[in-house]
Amino acid sequence: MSTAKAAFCGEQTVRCADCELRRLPIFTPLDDRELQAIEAVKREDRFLPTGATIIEPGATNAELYTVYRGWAFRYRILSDNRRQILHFILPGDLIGLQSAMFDAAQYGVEALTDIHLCVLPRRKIWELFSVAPHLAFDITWLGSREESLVDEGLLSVGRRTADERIATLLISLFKRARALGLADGNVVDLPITQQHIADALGLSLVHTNKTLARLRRVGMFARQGSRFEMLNIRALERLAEYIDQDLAPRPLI
Amino acid sequence: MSTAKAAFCGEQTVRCADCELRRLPIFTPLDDRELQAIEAVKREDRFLPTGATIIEPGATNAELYTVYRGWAFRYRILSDNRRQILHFILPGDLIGLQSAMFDAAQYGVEALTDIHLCVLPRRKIWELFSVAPHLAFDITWLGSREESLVDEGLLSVGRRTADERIATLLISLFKRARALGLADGNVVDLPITQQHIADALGLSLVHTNKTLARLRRVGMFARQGSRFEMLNIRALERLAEYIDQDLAPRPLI
DNA sequence: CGGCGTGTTGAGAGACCTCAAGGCATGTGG
DNA sequence: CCACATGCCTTGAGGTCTCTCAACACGCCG
Repeated sequence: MSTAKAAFCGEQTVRCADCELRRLPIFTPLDDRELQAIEAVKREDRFLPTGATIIEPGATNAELYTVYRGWAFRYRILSDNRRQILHFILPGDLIGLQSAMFDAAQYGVEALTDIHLCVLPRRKIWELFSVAPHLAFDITWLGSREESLVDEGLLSVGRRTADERIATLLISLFKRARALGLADGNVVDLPITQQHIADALGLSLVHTNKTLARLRRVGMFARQGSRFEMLNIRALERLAEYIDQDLAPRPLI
Repeated sequence: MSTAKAAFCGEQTVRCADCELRRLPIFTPLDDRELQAIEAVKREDRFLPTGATIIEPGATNAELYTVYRGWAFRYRILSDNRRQILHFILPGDLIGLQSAMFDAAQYGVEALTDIHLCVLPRRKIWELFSVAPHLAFDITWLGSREESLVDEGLLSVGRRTADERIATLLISLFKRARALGLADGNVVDLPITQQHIADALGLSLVHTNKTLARLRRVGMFARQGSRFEMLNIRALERLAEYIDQDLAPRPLI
């Protein structure tokens, strides 16, 4: 697992204080004491290639990670390989909070791109709670935000039409990426296939394809490979009943 | 709101140390110091009648609650009243963690029965994190467990057939209730209508009714009003690919 | 070159939905 | 005590959204 990831972004370890993410306005600033507390807990970095398994379903000793760079997704599967993507994971997001709390992970996490993770060793989480309550609060906050993403997904899959689901997902990913400085105007690189979209929205691959084609024909967006250009954000937001909540500043552990 | 709830279970305030829930084996015991920490934060009790709004969608100052007695559910709605139930809430569950973390609640919570809540005032949550890290950890744990319930719901709605969804929901509610001592052998009282089941599973009322009828005819379960008797738990578990996770001991705040 | 992953499109099938009507129990007011 | 309204459950009929099966195009890569 450490052989295939050779030339990936230099694999440079970054000190928390120098973390580029922290400069983004969506992240709330930490004071020096808090930064020290994090650095004391988080020493190791981990680099994984596209498609790598970050958390294996059923894993019993997964660590807690913060994504420094790259995309991933969390999912559950049934025995006959039906797969449901629970949410997509972007830089600044936590990975593995549930599995850090429980004995075994009920889910899996897989990298969508080459990915750079910061590791918070499982056994140090409790230490963090007792020594740095502010950070503990932030972890809880991030857990709640993740649940909110899953809530939104459940609302989509349970009660929205295929068009509305697609619109909701595109808008949500676009705005999350843009807030991280990953968008260029109305253009984002979404490193996902139609199969991922289908698995996230509870649709079949074929129907996802046809729905995407229809929305594209109507001028909602354009696409070349993984490059998505949002052409009619208003219309997408209306379809999705989108509520801006991803813009709220949030903690970064 | 305090007039209609007259003769409801005497409305006796209970001290945490005397809490009946704590005697159940599924809850991890707390030591005296932790009990004191909770009692210091949680003084108020609240009693609400069936159908009451516990958290209004969009509410900005909701408190954090622990359910002492009664059932509820958490949901999201779209502007045209399509409603998705996110999960059901039983005694020992937390209500309002997300809305305690964020400015506004993205969801609503409604009582399914007369309900007895223990209130953790919103403004004391931070105090709890700084003074009682063990309890802070437990809150995070409970948040993760709630997310796990939503995950399971999303998997159901996204990837399971109607029969499998019904089986999953019935098994899950039955086992959760039984672990709380709310079942009598294979019989539980589920205070929900078919509309609730439909809204939780992303199905229409009519199709929910027909699917329930089919499973009943096949001998999976029997029903009289809200009284459900599980007749073939094995078959239900097989349909649901049920994994026992609700039996793990958990904290009670 | 052939294999593979991804995207596209057509045709037919089926799961699920909407509309509609009626039954049964409970509660309320005359 | 009856009339009536209300909430929940049930069933039938027909429509449609979404699925499965199938085939093909395209680029990439060994």
